[in-house]
Amino acid sequence: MKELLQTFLEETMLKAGYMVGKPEITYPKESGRGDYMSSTALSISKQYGKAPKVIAETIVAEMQKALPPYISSVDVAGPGFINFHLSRDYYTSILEFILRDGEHFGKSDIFDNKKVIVEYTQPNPFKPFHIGHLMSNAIGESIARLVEFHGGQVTRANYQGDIGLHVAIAIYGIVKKGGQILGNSVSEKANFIGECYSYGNSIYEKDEVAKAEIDVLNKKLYEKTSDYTALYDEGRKVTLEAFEALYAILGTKFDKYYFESEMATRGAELVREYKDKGVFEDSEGAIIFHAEKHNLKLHTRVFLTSNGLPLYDAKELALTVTKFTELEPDLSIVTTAVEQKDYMDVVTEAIRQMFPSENYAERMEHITHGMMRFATGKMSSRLGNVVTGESLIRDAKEAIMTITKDREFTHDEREVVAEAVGVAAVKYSILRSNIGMDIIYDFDKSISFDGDSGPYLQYATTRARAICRKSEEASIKTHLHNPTDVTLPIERILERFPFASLRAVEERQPHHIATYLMELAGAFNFFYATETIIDAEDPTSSYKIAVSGAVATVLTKGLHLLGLKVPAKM
RNA sequence: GCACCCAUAGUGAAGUGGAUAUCACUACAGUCUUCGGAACUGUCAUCGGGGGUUCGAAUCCCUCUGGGUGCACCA
Repeated sequence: MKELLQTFLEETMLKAGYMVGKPEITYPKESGRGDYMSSTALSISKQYGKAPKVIAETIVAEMQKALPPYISSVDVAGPGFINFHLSRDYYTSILEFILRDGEHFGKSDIFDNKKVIVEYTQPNPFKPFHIGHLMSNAIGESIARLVEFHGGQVTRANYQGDIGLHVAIAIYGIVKKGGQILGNSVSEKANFIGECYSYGNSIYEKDEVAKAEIDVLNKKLYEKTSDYTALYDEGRKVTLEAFEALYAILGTKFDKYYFESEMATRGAELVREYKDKGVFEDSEGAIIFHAEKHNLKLHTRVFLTSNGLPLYDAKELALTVTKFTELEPDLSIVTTAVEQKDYMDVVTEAIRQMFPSENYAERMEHITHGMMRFATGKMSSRLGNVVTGESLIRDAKEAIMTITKDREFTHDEREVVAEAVGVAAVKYSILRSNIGMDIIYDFDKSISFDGDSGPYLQYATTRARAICRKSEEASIKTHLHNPTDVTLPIERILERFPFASLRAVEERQPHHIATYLMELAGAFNFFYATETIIDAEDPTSSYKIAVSGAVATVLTKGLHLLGLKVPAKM
């Protein structure tokens, strides 16, 4: 629509004697001032030495000669804004499209079958799945879905740290606690390993002897010569299984898993190879990269330690090379917390220096997210210690179980609903704001059925769906023959979904979808409360039902893009 | 010390250089009683301070203040 108007405006302006290229067309901030607006007259007034209002009036007069059918009227307002009012038929045609082809409404082909890797979550076996991983998962999954929706071929990748100092610390902790991984279920065992990690970490920090032992163990684990290979294999398996269970609940299915243990040798080789080619240098026994030589904003980093072990940086090099040679992506997106930004920039610079002709660096994109903090200090999991990703999801689910306990569900239904709604509560809290910002997580608000929450959106969706179901029972046919203006505010919002969806994917900002859905759900709920929709006596009832159906479709689609499910009823 | 990021109602957020800064929660005042568990209306912000660019700035530039993060062998 925007393009249509833009072309129309440009052509008219040419006829009126103004040559400015593509004029600006935007949505007005507030409704009631036209459906689209252009401020082009204001921006070109200086160039032509005429008052903006005069220019705008000339353009509008030229337009009036031949208005296209989708425009009902054009006028000049304020200091020279041109406001376009779209025709009733145009909005009805949008509804028609949604009802016929809802799956495709809001799509674009900006990714045009491009291969895109989205790497996210990246938890570390032997350590708990913490809240940061939950954030990365929610954001990465949503971006993957957005890119897919806009035509990309997405590979979901997860890079898990199954080697490194944290593993040595966890194993050391397990050994000190008896050398057995205790627990009856995968989840209990994973929690036990997490506790051993914390325990090991506290020793590592204060006990010099233990620190030395752990460092030796770390080296042996890298070389696969430790005495604890069986323990390592079991611990790795258990934590990975626990992660997998969580991915299933969160609604993520990875196509590709990479492990740090696979990247260690290759990373070290790459660094040595490119040291000979002059990219890396020796320093105090370690091998380092002077990134600031190429870009003053960057800093020097160690890639290989003085005892020959590859650091995260070196492993990241191997991972990048592996991803590019294996999958040949047009774009490789990695999401991590902001803390990783500076060093990822260094790694990217190293890649640029190593492969100047392959364009790897140009195809890499690093998306960072903020931290999650809790609204009040009262937030703690049932276990009484740190809030892990798993405990947060579980607590949300239980809270929803309590809220819905008086509703008519079988126990199994309630489980399914509570899981979908609990996950939505947590994920929505993450995705509702700009991903670069820290988020303040308010547990009570996140699970609330009204307000800016996932459950609210799910609830509005099930309401809209219920309308369609009820109308079938009342045998009222859905058709678009008798439009009514009471649904116009909703239709205007529906019309903007493609815009929100495009903006979200272009900026890699799922919150544009979230904000949009809130607006749509709000307008629908208002309509729902003030109008009787299903009414055999009302000739416009069919139209209202059709609008409800379109709202249900778009809400469902939008929630899907955020990675949220809509339960059949709630 | 250097680098990067952030600052918008009581709270949490949105905002593409454009007209009267939007949404949600809370609070207070009023209206109303549902197709699915309430909804609706009103009140509450000189967009951290100061300069600048522009016809026009929450948005761009500079500066100050206040927060966050990162800077050599963790990831």
